Amino acid sequence: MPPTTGLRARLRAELTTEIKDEARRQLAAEGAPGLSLRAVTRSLGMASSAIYRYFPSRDDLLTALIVDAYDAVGAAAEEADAGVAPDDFGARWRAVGLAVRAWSLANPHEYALVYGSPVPGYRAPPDTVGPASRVTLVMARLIDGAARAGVLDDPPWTPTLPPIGVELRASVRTLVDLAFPNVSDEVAVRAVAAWTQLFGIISFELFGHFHNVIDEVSPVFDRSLLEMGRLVGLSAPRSSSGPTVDVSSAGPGVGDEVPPDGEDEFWHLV
Amino acid sequence: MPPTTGLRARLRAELTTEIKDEARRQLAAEGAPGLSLRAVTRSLGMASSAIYRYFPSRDDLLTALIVDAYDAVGAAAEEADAGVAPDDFGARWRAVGLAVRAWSLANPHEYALVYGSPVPGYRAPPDTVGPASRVTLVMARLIDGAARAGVLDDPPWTPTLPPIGVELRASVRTLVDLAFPNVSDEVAVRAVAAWTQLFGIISFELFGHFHNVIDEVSPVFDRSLLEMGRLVGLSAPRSSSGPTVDVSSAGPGVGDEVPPDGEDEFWHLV
DNA sequence: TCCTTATTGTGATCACTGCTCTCGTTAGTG
DNA sequence: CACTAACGAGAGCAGTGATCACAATAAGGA
Repeated sequence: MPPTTGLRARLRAELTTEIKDEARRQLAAEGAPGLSLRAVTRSLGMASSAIYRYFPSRDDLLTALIVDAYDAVGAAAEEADAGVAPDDFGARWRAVGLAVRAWSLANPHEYALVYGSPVPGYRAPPDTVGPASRVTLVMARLIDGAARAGVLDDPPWTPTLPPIGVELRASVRTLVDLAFPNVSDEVAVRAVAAWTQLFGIISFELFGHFHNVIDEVSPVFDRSLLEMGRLVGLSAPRSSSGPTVDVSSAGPGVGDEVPPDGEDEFWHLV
Repeated sequence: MPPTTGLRARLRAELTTEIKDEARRQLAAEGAPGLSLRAVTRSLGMASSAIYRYFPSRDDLLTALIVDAYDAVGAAAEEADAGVAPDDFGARWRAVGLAVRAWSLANPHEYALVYGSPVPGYRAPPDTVGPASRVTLVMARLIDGAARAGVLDDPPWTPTLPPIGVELRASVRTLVDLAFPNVSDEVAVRAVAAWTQLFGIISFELFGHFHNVIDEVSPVFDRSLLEMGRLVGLSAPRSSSGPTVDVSSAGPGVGDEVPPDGEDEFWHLV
């Protein structure tokens, strides 16, 4: 009995992945603007026009690479999240953040492809939104899970801020309904801030905006991850493991000078 | 004595700005990848080779546009900062943030040029670092100024976080020395977080990552501006000039030809 | 088994790009 | 006035994305 995938379909699938692999190689070497269809076909030993049998245009090839990149970073985030104790929400948040940054540093051009400037006139097909939201959903699920578990601290300093207005409530309505059913509007907007901060600092690092400002980003990233987690109400990780740890090993007493004003209160504002 | 600016130099300066203006027009219409030297010369009625008398390569023209963009957003930030009472640091922070977002929404392609994915292999000339740091310096000066004035609140929840380690202190050393002489390391790293959050949320909005997540970003942006200001110790603005930014000019940009698909966005990624 | 059909690879070709070169022309300077 | 450096124009090169007609071939129905 012949398999449902004939010989032609198998060859087509193989060549498709081969094209994508070669394209990804060129992407990593030259970046998105340097991705040339003709160079891909040249490397694969085929005619320059043959590639259009598999990808109708350059944008379609880029779309495939975008979907793969979203899937890759999403898988990295999910895997990191699954590798930590499920009830240690602070550690999960940190692990996801570190994983996203690690993937981004390892695949800078693919990161730029999905989180950098979009190609003008390029219309994202609907099949990109699924992979695109994987890493977002990981973070949202973990924050909302902490809230449902009742271990999400009340948002600090909230009483010192003006109450949330109707416009803001309307803006985050779909977000709250979709991903944050157990979370207040206040925490939801803070989650957006933490989410965008994460990618903001990664983009700045990758795109060179830290030159002459910060040389070693790892400690700063780890710390702001902690701060952002604290912002949304996540407590510090119980178990911290990772490439740039050292936060729990503050025993030597070197780094633990008293804060400038010697505050010993817990929250002196709330 | 002949004037230092002869007739030839004057014509050269005029044509240079004319080229840049036309290039900026094409940039706003088609984006950076669609910027064509030949199209620019065509619009100006000159030979295609003549433009190389003024800009040795396409990258040099882009560099000029980058410098101008940095200067424009820097000037917008400085102007907004100067338009608020100097001792109302919360209002200054908010004004600067709103101004940066307003400029970005009004000039999306120029924003993408400077804060989006950099051109691979493109090395920023040293004359870009000056304009590039204008908006950063505005924010740093205002935070440090609040600290020097003694009105910067102590960082909230600091005692609940592990103390700052030696690595983190070393990472922000140059930053603290350079821009935050009156601020603790704790606040300095929070300033970095707030800074990157600001551009992270703007990038997400402009690059389409809020689709199906947040429809009206203005209230969320304003709120997270408040949260980030609070994070670094700035108190809420005493005078708030307006609840939301004016986004009337935020639509399809300036040179808004209708895209072939009848879409309402100028670029479509995710 | 045969024959039709759809799919695939190929080379030619088009319009376009950034960029270089040469060749007259002209403004600025001694 | 003469000379040099800057300038504009045109031809040309190598490369690009994309389209086309044409030949070869696998797939599937009669």
